[in-house]
Amino acid sequence: MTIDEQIAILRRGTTDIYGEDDLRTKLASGKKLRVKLGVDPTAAHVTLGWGVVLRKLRDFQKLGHTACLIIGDFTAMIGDPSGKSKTRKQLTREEVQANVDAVSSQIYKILDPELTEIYYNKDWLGKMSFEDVIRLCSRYTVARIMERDDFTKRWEAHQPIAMHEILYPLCQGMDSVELKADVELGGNDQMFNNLVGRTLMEQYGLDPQVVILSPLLVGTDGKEKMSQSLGNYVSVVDTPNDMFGKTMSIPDELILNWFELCTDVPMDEARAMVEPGKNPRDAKVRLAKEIVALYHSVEDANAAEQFFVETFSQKKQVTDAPEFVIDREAFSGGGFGGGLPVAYLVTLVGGADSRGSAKKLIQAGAVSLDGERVADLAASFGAAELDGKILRVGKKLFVKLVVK
RNA sequence: GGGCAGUUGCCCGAGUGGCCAAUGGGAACAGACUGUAAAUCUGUCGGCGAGAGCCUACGCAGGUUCGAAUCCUGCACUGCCCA
Repeated sequence: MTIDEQIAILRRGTTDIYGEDDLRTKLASGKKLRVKLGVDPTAAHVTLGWGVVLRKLRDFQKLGHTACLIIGDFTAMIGDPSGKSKTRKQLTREEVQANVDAVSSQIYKILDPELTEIYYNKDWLGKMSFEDVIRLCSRYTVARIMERDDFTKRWEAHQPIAMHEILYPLCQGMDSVELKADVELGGNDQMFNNLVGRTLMEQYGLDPQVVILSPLLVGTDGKEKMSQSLGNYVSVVDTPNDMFGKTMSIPDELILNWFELCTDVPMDEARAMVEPGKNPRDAKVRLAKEIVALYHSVEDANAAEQFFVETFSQKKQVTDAPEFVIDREAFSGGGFGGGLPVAYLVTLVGGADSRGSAKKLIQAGAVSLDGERVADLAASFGAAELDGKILRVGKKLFVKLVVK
C-alpha cells in the first residue's frame, strides 16, 4: 500500500493532522509506530463517540502499528477541563477503578488485543516528586496555558480556575514523553492538550508526536457532544434493538456525519443515500444496521430492523422482550393485598426512578400492558394478570413479565 | 491582610417576613402528529402517599419571630478592587 493510500485511510473522519509531513516520514520508515490514545475512565460505557477515535486507532492497527492506550487513572482524579465551563469533580480511586473494569472489555469490541498495549498513567505521574512537578512547570508558561480557549473564557467570565486544572495539559504531555509516542489521537477538544505533548516532547529531546484529531460525534439529541453524563449516547454494549432505535432517533442532519465517523461505508455511497428526493429514513435504517452489525452481527442487525419496523412502523403488538422476573412472594408480602399497583410495577422494571414519577408517566398515558393503556393510577394487578404480559413504558422500554 | 459583591431547584434566573415546593426561560420526560427526524400542539417537571395530606429543600450552622429563601450572627466558598 502506498503512503498516500495509507494517509487516505487515516484521514477519514479527522479534522486536522498536525505534522502531516512527519507522519509521512514515519510511515515511510516502515517502523511499527506507537499510537497513543489517552482515555479518562470517567464513565462506564464505551460510546460511539469514543468509538470514533478507537476506530481510528484500529485503522492504525490494521496498518500494523501498535495502539498504546493510556488509562488516565491519575488524570481522572484531576478532571479534564476541556470544554468545561466549570471545575470538574474529582473522582475517587474506587470510582476510577470501577470504570476501568467496566470499560476494558468493551474496548476490544473495536481494538485488536494483539496490537494493544495498556498503560496506567499513575505509574509515572503518581511517582513524580513535588520537585519534579515544579521542574515540569518551569517548561511551560502561564501565557501559553492561558491561550487555551476554555481557560480564557472562564477567566473573562470571572469563573474560578483551579491551579490543578492548569496542570492537566502538562500531565497529558508527560504521558506522551513517557511513551515516546509517534502519533497521538484525540477528539477535537483535545487539540490543546495534545499539542502541549508535542512541545514537551521536543523539550525532552524526543521526536514530537504527530497529532491527529477527530471531530466530536454529536449525540442522539443532535445538539451536544455524545456523552454519558448527558444521556445522549449509544453504548457499544447496548442491545441490538436499543442500538438500532437510538440511531433511528438522530436528526437527519447527522446522518452523513455518523456514516463517516461510525461506519466503514464508503462516503460516495453514503452521500448518494441522502441526495435530495431520497427518503432520509432509508439512509438512517442503513446506518443503524451498519452500526449494529459492527458491534453485534449482521443477523442481529437484520433482526433489529425487523423488530423496529414491526413495532414502530406497523405498530404491531410486541410479543417478545427481555424477561423481567417478579418473585411470587412480592404479591403476598409488601402490604399490597395480593395485587401490585401499576406505579410500583413501573419502578420495579426500571421505567421510573420513583413512584411519583411513575405516576406521572401513567397519567400521561405512557404505560401499557399487552398493548392496553393503563391510565388508572389505582389499578393493581395479581400474579395471573401479569404473567407473560408485555409491559411497556414510554416508547422504548419493553419488558416481558414472568412471575416465579 | 483590607474593602465590596455574590451563593436559589438539572442550568440560567425572579423572589427581600406569611398567598412559596418557590414567577419566567431553557433543558429533560411523556402524549398527539410523524419517518422513534424536524417543526408544531398538549401535559409533567423535589420525595412519599390511592387521596386528604405529610416530609425534605433556597451555600453551612445557629438566632429573632406565631411564621424566614427573605431579618440578625458566625462560618465556608467564589469573583472584583486595593496591599
